[in-house]
Amino acid sequence: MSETNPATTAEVAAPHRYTAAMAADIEARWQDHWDAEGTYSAPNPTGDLAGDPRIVGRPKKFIMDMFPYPSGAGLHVGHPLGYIATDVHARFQRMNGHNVLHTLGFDAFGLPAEQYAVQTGTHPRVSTEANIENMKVQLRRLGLGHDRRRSFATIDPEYYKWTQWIFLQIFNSWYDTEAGRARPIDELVARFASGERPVPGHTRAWGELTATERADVLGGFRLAYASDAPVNWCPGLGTVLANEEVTADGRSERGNFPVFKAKLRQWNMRITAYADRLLDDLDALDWPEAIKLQQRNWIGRSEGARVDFAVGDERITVFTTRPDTLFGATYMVLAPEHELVEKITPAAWPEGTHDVWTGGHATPVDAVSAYRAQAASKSDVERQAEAKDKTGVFTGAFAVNPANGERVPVFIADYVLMGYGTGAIMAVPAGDQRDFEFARAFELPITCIVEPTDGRGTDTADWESAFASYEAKIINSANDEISLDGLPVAEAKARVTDWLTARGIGEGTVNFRLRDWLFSRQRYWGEPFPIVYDEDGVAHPLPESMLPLELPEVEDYSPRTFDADDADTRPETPLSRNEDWVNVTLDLGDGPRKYRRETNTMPNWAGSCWYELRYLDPHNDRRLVDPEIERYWMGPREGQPHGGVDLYVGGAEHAVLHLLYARFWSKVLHDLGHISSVEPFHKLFNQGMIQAYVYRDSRGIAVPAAEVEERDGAYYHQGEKVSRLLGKMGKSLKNAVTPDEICAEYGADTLRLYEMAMGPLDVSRPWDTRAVVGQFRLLQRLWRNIVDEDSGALTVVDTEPDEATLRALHKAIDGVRQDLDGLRFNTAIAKITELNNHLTKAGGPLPRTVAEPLVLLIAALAPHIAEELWRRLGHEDSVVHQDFPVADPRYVVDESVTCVVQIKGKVKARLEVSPSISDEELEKAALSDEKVVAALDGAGIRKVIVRAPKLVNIVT
RNA sequence: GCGGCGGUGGCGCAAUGGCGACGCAGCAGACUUAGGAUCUGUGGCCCCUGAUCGGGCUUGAGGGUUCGAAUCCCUUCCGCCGCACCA
Repeated sequence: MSETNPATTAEVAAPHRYTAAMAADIEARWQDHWDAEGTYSAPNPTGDLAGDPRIVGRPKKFIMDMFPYPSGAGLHVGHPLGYIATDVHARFQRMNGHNVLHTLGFDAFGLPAEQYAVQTGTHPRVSTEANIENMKVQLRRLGLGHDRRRSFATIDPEYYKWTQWIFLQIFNSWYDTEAGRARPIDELVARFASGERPVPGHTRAWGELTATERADVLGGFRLAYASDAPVNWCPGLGTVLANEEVTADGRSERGNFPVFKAKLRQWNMRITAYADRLLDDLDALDWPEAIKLQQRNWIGRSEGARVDFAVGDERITVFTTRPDTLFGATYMVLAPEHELVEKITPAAWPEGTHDVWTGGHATPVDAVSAYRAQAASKSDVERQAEAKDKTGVFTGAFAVNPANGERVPVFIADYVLMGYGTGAIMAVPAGDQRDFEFARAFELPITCIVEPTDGRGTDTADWESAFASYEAKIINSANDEISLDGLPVAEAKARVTDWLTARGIGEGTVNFRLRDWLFSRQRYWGEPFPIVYDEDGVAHPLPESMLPLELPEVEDYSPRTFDADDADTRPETPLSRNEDWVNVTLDLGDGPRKYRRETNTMPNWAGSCWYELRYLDPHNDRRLVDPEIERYWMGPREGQPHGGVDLYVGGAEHAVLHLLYARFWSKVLHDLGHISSVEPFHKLFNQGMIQAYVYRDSRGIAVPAAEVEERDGAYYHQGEKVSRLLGKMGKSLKNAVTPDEICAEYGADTLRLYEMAMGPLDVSRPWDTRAVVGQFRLLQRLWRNIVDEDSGALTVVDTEPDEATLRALHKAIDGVRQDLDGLRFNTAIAKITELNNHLTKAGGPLPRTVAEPLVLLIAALAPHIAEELWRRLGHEDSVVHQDFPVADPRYVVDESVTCVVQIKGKVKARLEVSPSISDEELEKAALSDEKVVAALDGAGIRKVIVRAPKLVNIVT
């Protein structure tokens, strides 16, 4: 693999052949030239990057990749797939008269960098910056046309100054549900102060509240707020995590450690305020349906009703999507952590309490605390694993079903989750499978309130499962005021909701699965919060003048991790070890006072939530981004009502993390008037993965893929037979192929072509190093069609091309243009190959009027060789800014078309005919063709179908 | 379990109702001291033939619509990706 391929080394016989050595020379030369000339600089309408009036008046395209995380392992050939694709598309758009913004930064805060630093004993800043430098070298070798002036890393203080600034904007705002948008918190304070709006939770006026009380009230409104709600605590990582970072089976997405629920004071972002808008605005986005669907599922909007059940003097509010089944609610369930549990649990079991309800405990208090303790010690993994067996315990309390006045027992059970709805349900065992299972386990009554349509009877004693149907009719559901009997589900829902509303014991409501975003982490390597606490514990934002709040240089930056299974542990923030940094005296406008700094750091998503905006105006130290610049590149316009990046390419794994968070921040910044765009990314495209074969020996251990030999369809490593499976590419599987080695063997242009030719961009496919040579041959033939391999002289001539060549050329232009526009790079390359093969076969020197458009056709895909040939063809200007060729429609349609003559659908003959031939003429020509006559052999013709000019089908 | 996407030569794939694109591998030849370079040709399977010519079958499987289906419809199998005690 690493041996030099003689195919690509210089040949004595042809000193000017396109070889790896020549490619390396050409590529290095033009990369230097582009950097020196600023070829890929995209001018802004104003500011320090303004300039080049030739370009600035053009329509714009903002074409972006999901920026990379600079890992220590470096790149393998899978990483740059998306970067090459956006680069080709960006170059194509540039050749179509657009001012194209295309650059790449680095997402460099976060766990892996920290872990790498701990392992290697280097400071994360040192190792991360070294990794970035290494990655920059690897990427530059690929000839990506990035505007380097706009690149940055999220760890640069000049960048995270603005990440912190945005945090403060979010902290200092609240969501005005009437206006449906965020507003500065000062406006809310003014309303409280004037009495226009009552202060929730207090009877005293705003002016009479203490600073702590005011802070608590405002904390209930701020879009960034600290709260004590249960969070996902991951002892194995030593940090808390967002819901989005916990897998379905209750483990950390990174590291795969168990996650426990723990009550900890943590920072949150009130993303739930935006649930509706995050859902609705998806419609106008040009995103893959699969990703939209995932976001919709994650937001999880469901319509239903809230219903109050009385329990003594208390009220339990439940959320249900099936208020129509209210009459069938025969018991209730609270989540174990529900705050009403203590209040309603009596001292003793009611008379005649069923043994299975008590869990064998002497009192309800014992039973409840035992069950709660057991639930808390269980990780979500265990809870999931035991999902089939319904567990729970009776609280000893009864509620009243408001529909039929019946006393129904109240249970706690872990199949009801505190984090969804109100953390309490009315249980309708006849209509819900979970409730049915619980009812059977605890011998609870099951009242049939929906008429079964599947043949079963209405006696639920015979049932083996719940009957959950939206098609059936309601029965057994009437009281003195209302009857749902005979109604279909939808109507019954509406009627019962009206009744509940009129009685003041419920209302129609919309519930979301989405929960607020847990925003603090117990790590060193992240943005510090620009927050300090006074001696009363009240949080104060730092003024903008104190930003950036830089990470302190510390000796010990390692996270405090714990036994992964120990739920009783609690996190410790690395920054808290640094007393000098934590305890400060600051003047926040009321004289110098003592404060303690917040010691949590932001999650690694923070930096990627808004980076597209900073590309626009990367050096602005007075504003996040200049409004005029933002409007030019990102503003709403025809077909893009919410504005946003024109094309955003990246992996599908960010469907609900980065993409949801970034949308949220974008909307807040828009609401507060900082940006004109409402959505960050108008068009999203998910590239597939480059897979690689993994070879394992008999013990299942991966062996180096490069050392495996194939014999008769089997695979061998050092004589031992090994198995082959398709998997990911990576160091641990010993199958990584680096772009560096492919560049060394063939050059960057070949690598770019191969990655684009492998298949459609959105499909995953296996890497095959052997096949790369095919694209190298294309470039060799292209080169040979224009340059003499022996003398190095240009071979193009000034004669006119023949008709067939003109048609081949213009058909290719037409097809390649459409394919590059539609991101179908694989078929674009096939069409260029086809044209080049035609020219090779035709032989003879190439007319200049063919050679030049040929070079322009491939310029976006293989920019170095195109730039070199363009220069050799005598042009001083870079090929980068040439116009993409336009097909002449006269030559796109063939002068003669091959018409297929079928007999009973089988092709029997081909005729060369004019594209404008009439049906009659074509039929006559077909029927008189000698092959057709022979094939018919006198058989009677029943019918002739003519589709001029392409087809005649004769039915006998 | 629910939802989404997809099955085409040895391999990656092209073709959205009408000719199996393009590339790799393979085979044959040319140039060569040599070939893993380069160039030319070939290009799935079966039948017929001494060889041509010719004929038939092929897009996971089965059925349907149509003059004609990889493409549209129904049934079914397999693979990948989401979601999953969400009330």
